[in-house]
Amino acid sequence: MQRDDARLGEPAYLVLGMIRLGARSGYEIKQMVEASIRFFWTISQAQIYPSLELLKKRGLVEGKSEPLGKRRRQTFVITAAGEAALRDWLGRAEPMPFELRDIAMVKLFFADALDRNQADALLGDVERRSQAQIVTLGAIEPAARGAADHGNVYPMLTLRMGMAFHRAMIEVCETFKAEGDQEAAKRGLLFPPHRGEVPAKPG
Amino acid sequence: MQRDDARLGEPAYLVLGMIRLGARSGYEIKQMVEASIRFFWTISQAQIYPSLELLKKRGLVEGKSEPLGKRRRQTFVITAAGEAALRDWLGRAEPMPFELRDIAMVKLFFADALDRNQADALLGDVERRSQAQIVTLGAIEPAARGAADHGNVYPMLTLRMGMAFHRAMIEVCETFKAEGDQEAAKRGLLFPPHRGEVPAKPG
DNA sequence: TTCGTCATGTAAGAAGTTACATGATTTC
DNA sequence: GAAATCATGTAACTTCTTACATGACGAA
Repeated sequence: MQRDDARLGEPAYLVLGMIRLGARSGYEIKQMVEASIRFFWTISQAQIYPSLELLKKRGLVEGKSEPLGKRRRQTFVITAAGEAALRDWLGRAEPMPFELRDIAMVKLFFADALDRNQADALLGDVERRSQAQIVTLGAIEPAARGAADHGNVYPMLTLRMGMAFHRAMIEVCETFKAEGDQEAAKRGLLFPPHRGEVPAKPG
Repeated sequence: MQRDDARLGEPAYLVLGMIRLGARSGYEIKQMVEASIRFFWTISQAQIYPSLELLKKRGLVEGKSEPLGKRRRQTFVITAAGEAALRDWLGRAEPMPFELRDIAMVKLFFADALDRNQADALLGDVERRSQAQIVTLGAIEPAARGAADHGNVYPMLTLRMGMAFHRAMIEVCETFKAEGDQEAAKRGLLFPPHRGEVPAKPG
């Protein structure tokens, strides 16, 4: 008997999970990922369609042709076996190493090579980026709330995590800037090197 | 004249930055990455050695053979051109999209597919993982402090960011658990489903 | 009629990891 | 004398992205 149950990869589970949450076509899956978990994981079209084929072959989803007009479309629903496979994956005790991949943090790490102004600018970029992310995440909150009303409360949790940790990053940026100004003041520069709107308020 | 200055990739800049911070051999670079920025970026040996060759060819680092006993070793120092190239990269206005890649968050996102106990366990895993990361990061704090004493204060900043956002994640986990218990209580379960040490304290 | 969106698919290439290969030195 | 660490290098593989190709539909 040929073993056809070599472990699925992460993209396939992501696709499976999205179908469970109601995404029907490959196109909808992509959209749903962009509107939700994109913050923690991405997937490209070139991964989605082969994943769907694989899931169908394994009987974890059922697909049927459901064109809109003459526009071809294949829609999918999760099967009982699919639900089981998803639960198995979710419950599997496997290492989940936390690994971020953020080039901005790498640049910040090396920022001592820059002069004061450029380093400040970089820090500002990072801070604004987090502010922008919070706005983006705020925009998807209604969708998460909607999911919660239908019994899926965990999307709301991951959304909050995203927001919380950008808030945390902003706070660290602010603290760091304030400390820098203090240092400068201590070194005898009564007015810290010009940086936009930060006045030298007395303690 | 042949253009040999096609943009360097991120691994090469990472290597360059680490040499600037005092890493001498390929081996030391790997170690230094693991002991510092690993939290935000990783690099494998198979990337380091070719990067070093490239940097040498471009005149951004200088290498010389400096064996320890009979154990061969090549040590590197950054050149003026290397410093300039690093600063150019750091200061370059280029998009730095924030993209995390954390399978644990994906699992949590889909956790509504699990039963209560399993979902709780997953949430617990995520929380403990962050606690462990904080410990790991705490261990590298002395090194960051040392770097700060030598005029490199930004490693300390990125370290703090790592800690801050794991603290934020832990907080969100705790809040979510507390809310879950409240919900359960509201639904008439005076004692929330058994979860270790969480007593049903009156408000 | 042109642009944006819905919809699917793949080929080529870039990027990254794992595993192996080699060999010296230090520590237990 | 075995195991861990120092040190360098690469081949094979996996994974992922980018870019292209195709075509229908709706709105401006």
